[in-house]
Amino acid sequence: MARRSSPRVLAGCFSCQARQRTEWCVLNEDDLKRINDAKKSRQCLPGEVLYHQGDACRGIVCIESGMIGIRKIDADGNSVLLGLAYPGDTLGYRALLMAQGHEVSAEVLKKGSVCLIGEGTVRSLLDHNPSLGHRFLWRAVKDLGEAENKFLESVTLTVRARFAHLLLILKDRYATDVEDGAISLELPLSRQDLAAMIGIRPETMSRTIRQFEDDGIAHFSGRTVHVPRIASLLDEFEHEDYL
Amino acid sequence: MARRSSPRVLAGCFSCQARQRTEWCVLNEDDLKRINDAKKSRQCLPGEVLYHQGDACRGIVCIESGMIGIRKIDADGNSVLLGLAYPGDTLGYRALLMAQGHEVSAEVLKKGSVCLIGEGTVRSLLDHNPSLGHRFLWRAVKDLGEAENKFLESVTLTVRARFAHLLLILKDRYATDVEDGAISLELPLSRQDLAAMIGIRPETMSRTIRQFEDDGIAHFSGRTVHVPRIASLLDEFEHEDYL
DNA sequence: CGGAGTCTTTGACATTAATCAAGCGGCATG
DNA sequence: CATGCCGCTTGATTAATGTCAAAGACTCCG
Repeated sequence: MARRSSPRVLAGCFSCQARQRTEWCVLNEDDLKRINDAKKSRQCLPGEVLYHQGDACRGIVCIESGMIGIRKIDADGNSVLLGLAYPGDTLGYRALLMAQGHEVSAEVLKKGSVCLIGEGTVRSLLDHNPSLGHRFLWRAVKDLGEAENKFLESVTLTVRARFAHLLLILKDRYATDVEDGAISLELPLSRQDLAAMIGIRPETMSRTIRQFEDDGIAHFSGRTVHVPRIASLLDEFEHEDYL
Repeated sequence: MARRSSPRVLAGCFSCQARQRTEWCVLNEDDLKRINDAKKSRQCLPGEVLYHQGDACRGIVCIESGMIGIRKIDADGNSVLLGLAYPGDTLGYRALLMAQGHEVSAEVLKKGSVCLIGEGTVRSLLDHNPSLGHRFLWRAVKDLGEAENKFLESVTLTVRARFAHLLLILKDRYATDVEDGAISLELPLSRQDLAAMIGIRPETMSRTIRQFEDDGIAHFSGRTVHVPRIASLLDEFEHEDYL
């Protein structure tokens, strides 16, 4: 794609804004060049699937911009959104390390661009670059903690509490307007996807939103949410019931 | 502890049966000696807690023999058993890597002995021994996959199906008598702990066991379980409902 | 052997969330 | 403009699981 004619200096990875936040920030210039030469960048649109659960792993994916949803589907077709991935996140490293097929699907939720880096390149970088391995280890350990928390919550908390927690998490990234104890959120997700994130049915999501409206905890208008008192979300999340 | 008077050859880690299955199997003789010198071995009895959720991490734990339960408790006191750990497993590496307190507790379920290895020793080994890091990375990735599966199951499957799956998993380790399609299991867990493993209440566990009895799927007598047809467990697990 | 304490079972009941079914509204397409 | 699809909401109903309470069984210990 006629990249050479680009007026930018040092194309690709060298100028990638997202790289600072990736596992790749530990690479030296030589290694960075190797990745830059090996990577294939491309645009992706909402709905597109980067890889399906069960696919063989042919490399990893770096998100340069946009948003990706990590989805897992069981034998009966039930699907949950395990997480969201943002610029700087690296996907598919698990399948690569385990040398087996992907256990999850990666689906584009917001248009952007991603880079594909082939299996061989990653493996060889990992082999002679211990600190890269450490970064991935750190990342895996963090993801593991979050996954265990989700399991714990799913079996102990009510839907209300889980939804309140989800909003609190999304707040950190999507709060548009913060003042005093009130916030506004511009959610990047449909109701269906919100439901899939806490493992409930769309109908139940709809009713829970209604409850929050009725109780004055939050006001929903399309994908915009206004929360007059953040503390009320915390109450729902923590004080499941206070004796 | 008068170790020098022991008649055994090359004490400790060198002769540890469990080591072959641990992350430490990649160590060379020098590094092994470092661990061996630094470690502290000790006996532990059921009920004892090796570390509590929230404790600072002072090192990692290697299981030489016995069985350890990994437990997580939320603010309301609900507790789930996230997993079981066996000889050869290394615990606490997550808190060490994240440089933060333990997110789970480790509780002795069957008497045995464990070795404690101080934080500094582990860190220094990790720093100059890339393949050790790779082993831990591999391990974290495997645990992550299992944790995500548990979340998915907890929100999509019924208690019956989850319990059937649990029995299928325990089978691999505790099947005592296998013939044709029938098995006997000698479970290492109380009903309470079985319940905690799939995130349900003891009462529900009791009722589910009763259902399995009534349906002829399994017969329970104390901690012994007899399953006349393994296939029936698979049916419960997979064909939640077949249209 | 007795007794305390814990684990387990059972029953009655309350509550939660899934299911089934219908209707509404937007949005893209012919 | 009409049509149809898809996502969202709502209601009625059902099924699953938690809660509370009580009684039985087992174990450990004096």
